[in-house]
Amino acid sequence: MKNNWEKWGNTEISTFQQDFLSWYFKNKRNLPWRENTEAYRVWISEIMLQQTRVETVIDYFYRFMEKYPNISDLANANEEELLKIWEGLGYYSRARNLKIAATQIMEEFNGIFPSTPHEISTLKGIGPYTTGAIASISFGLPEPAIDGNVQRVTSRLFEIEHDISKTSSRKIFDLCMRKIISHEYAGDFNQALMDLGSRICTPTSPKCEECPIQNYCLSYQKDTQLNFPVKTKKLKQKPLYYVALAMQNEQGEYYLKQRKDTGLLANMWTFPLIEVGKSEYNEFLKKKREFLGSEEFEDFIFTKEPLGEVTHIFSHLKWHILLFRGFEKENFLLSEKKFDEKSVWAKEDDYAKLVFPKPQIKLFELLKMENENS
DNA sequence: AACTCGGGGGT
DNA sequence: ACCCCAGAGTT
Repeated sequence: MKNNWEKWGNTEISTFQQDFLSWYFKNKRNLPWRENTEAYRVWISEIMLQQTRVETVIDYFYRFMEKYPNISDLANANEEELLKIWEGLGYYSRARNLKIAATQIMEEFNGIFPSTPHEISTLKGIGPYTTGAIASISFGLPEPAIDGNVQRVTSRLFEIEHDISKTSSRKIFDLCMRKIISHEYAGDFNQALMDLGSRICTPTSPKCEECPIQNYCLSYQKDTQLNFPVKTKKLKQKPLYYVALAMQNEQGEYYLKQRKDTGLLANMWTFPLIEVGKSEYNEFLKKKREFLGSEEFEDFIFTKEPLGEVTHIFSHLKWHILLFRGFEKENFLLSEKKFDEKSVWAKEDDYAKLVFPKPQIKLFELLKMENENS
């Protein structure tokens, strides 16, 4: 993949920074945590802003600063009172980590907020993003602060095709940012990116006609804004839970059923699959509940505990299958009985004539392993 | 790398 | 009614 930012020379970087920063200084929002750049205030605001919108944070920030004006007050905070202040913001571990980190600062840094990226990042609850934000805004260091906004803005600016949902792409954005960030106004530069990302370079309908850096933006030139950032559709597969029955007759044949002729895995053959609820499934899995058999196959006795578990991912589904083995209760030639036209007793020689989907193959393998172990 | 944590806004 | 997050810790 091509790295378009590497094509920028010093003059280009310089004019870009000028255009961008002058836009920011002219248009930046008056936010309570921007009154000064004291690390304590920047820290609290950045933690509050994680996964939370500016408008929501403002009131919380005022209340927090009133109750805990400095690091020492926070370190000595009563946890219940702290959580009360945080109430409604969500992600409550953020609040607990704030108190822990404040204690860290009191004990390990003599109550002075540490000023190097490495030291900052040792504080509980402060990850790469927040480290960069504090280092640049409070201490003027040219450190990137890469969040979803920055990834969106820079991926459009340079048509960066790296998948932002992959952890490994982070270093690409880090390199890019280190190249273009202003060393003189690092904190303002990072905040300019945040403002741009939230007010202009928005996810679904960016306001490119108002954008101060449209002249530099490859996506604007090529009208590819909505192709960026590249993100693998983490379409969540809906989980489905099944019990599979491996029923064997006197001849050693297994009972197989053919799926209906439409839909998923049409006409393919599997063990009988009984859909169960998630909680029921987990009870079987953790052996907190014994399997008591199946109404449809009441002439069989099943193992009370599963032989094992098989999972299979489709584009939109994830199957969880627990396999139980079944034997005939009485030898009265049930094996001759055909339950319906879409079922069959089959031995390995017959398998060649039947089409099995992948989950069924996995079930056969599980069964085979079990046979070898006993 | 996947999962969890919580609430709000956008569509 | 979903979808998408101004992330970080845990496993």
